[in-house]
Amino acid sequence: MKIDIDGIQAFVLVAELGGFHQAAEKLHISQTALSRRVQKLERYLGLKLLDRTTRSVALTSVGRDFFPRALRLVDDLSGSIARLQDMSRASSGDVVVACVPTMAYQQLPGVIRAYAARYPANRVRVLDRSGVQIVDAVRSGEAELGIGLKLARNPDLVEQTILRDPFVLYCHKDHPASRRAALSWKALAEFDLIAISGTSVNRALLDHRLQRHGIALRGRFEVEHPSTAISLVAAGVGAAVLPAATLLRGSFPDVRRVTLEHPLISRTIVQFVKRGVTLSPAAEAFHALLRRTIVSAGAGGIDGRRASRDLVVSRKRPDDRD
Amino acid sequence: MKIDIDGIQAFVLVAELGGFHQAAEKLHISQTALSRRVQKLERYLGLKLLDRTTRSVALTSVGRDFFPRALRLVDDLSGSIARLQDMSRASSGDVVVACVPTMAYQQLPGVIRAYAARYPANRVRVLDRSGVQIVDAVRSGEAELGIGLKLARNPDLVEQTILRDPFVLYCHKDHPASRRAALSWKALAEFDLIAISGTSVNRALLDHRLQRHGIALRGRFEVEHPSTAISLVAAGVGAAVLPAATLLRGSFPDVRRVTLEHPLISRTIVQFVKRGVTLSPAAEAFHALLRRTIVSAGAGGIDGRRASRDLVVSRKRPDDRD
DNA sequence: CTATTTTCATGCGTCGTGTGCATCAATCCG
DNA sequence: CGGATTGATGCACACGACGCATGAAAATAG
Repeated sequence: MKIDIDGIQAFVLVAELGGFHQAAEKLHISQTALSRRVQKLERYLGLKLLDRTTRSVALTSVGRDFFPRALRLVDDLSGSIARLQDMSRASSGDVVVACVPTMAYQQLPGVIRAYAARYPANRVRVLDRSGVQIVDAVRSGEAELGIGLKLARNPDLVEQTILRDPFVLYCHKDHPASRRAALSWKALAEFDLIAISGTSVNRALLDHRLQRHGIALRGRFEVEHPSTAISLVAAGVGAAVLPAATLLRGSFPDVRRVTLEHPLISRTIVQFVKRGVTLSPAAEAFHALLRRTIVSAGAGGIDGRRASRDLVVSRKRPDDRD
Repeated sequence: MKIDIDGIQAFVLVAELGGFHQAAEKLHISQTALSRRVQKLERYLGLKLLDRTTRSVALTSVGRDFFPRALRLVDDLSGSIARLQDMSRASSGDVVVACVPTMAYQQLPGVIRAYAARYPANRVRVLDRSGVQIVDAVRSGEAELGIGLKLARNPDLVEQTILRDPFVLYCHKDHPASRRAALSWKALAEFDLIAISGTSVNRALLDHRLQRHGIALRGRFEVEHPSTAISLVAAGVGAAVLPAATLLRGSFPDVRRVTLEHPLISRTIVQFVKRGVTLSPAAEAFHALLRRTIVSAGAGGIDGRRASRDLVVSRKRPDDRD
């Protein structure tokens, strides 16, 4: 019932090299051992595969029949094995990351660029979805890594903070607030604010936090997507309270960022994986890279690289479903 | 450098059955051993293939990747092995037999019929060639078995007599010789004989043997092929000296066979194989069957069965290149 | 909420099997 | 005819795989 792959490999090598000695050398075993391997295989099969005179070796008709198949088997096998070992050694393979759109469009491209530079053979697939869908994707195994807002305690996920993204005020450089280094939330009352509509998770989070401090934001304008809000800000319509990471440095020269304090409110971006699952080497490498990259970039977010800027301006439907 | 097929099989089974216990049972080993096999494979690959909680087993992403390939490998392997074992157990496989035309058309069909009945799955290929080509075919391995005239001592072939085919006189039932049970060669002088042309190996053999007894055959008519000679005999033209096996019993009702003696001269048909080579089980079975069949049929040859008769009358170019 | 059962991992002693060394038998070559 | 090469065999040994007993963790039952 037991398959003798050593015997088959031995047979193949002897047949290929036309002798036990050469084959034994190639396998780094003694001729004795090799001889017995073939004997064992033949005994097991009940067939003679090789006709051996004391001087030379020749395939029997059965052996001739078996040889090509045996060769393919051995090759397939060692090929697959080699590929797997390589996968482990070089952290190669494919990665699927589920990510909220904001991050996917603004922070992630830089990380992916670094990852691609380091692991040129690896492919990365990004699922840009909304928060719950990301969790589902990770839970189901569709994605190995998830990136999104810090969630309610989730026992079957293991999360790790990669970014604390403070809510700030974005305003035009001519806006009165632009001269201030920081503002308190209360002070916002005097400005016309552009608000994100209540369906946004960001907005919900913000309201919830502010509520604990007895503060309620009132928007004069309301839009659905942060990028729309930014556009309005750039046009001088008003100021907008948004996560800092919404705007990549440099993309809107006329827009200024003003810190909002008392209290400092941040949304926390985390990466998470399913508890108990082992990441593929490729995903593991991505995970590590993401952690290091974001941490070193600090809470202000990564600088917008050209790649990410391009992505941002070409966005078809920028939204904040996270 | 060593491939761990047991580990792969273990992995496949655990993944298929979703647990170590079930898999261990199926492999008839303890759960302990199975557990260690998978561990060893993983250590060897440097990868985790299975995420095992103490309660259940799940594939890692790498494992999911590897599983289909592993499955195919194991299946291919055990499939090939099984086929080979079957080949040995059931003497299955293909046979190539090189055979002189006379035998191929007259004696062999019966043997093949018996062989086909006994080994329904096996295919038989007959190379009907002349004497030297048969030897070459066996030498080169193109055919495993050769059937032909006994040859000059051939050190690299092993031969075995399967038929002694005496030269006899074939004559029409109205021919004066037909009433005799036997004739001496000398007595032939008084008859008009149909001779086979000198290029025939049979004729050469015959002349050579007769020469030692100071006898020379003189033909009034000369043809090239035995079957033509038979036709002439049937037409009452004359009598012909031919190997007994040339005519299958019953195919020419009006033709009689008369034994020729003083001396009895036979050609010897042998089957031979290359020295030192191991026959495939299929060929081995054919070899054994051929020996038993012919021996039991005796020197007179096998009765013509319908199959062989049909073959004979439909022959496009009956000759005696043997 | 504890007890039981199930499931996978681990420590340990044992046995099997594959291995190498030395040697033999047969063939090739000078 | 003798040395060299090639594959097979006898023998002793050691590594490794195995099973048993046990442990840890988690699902299930009462």
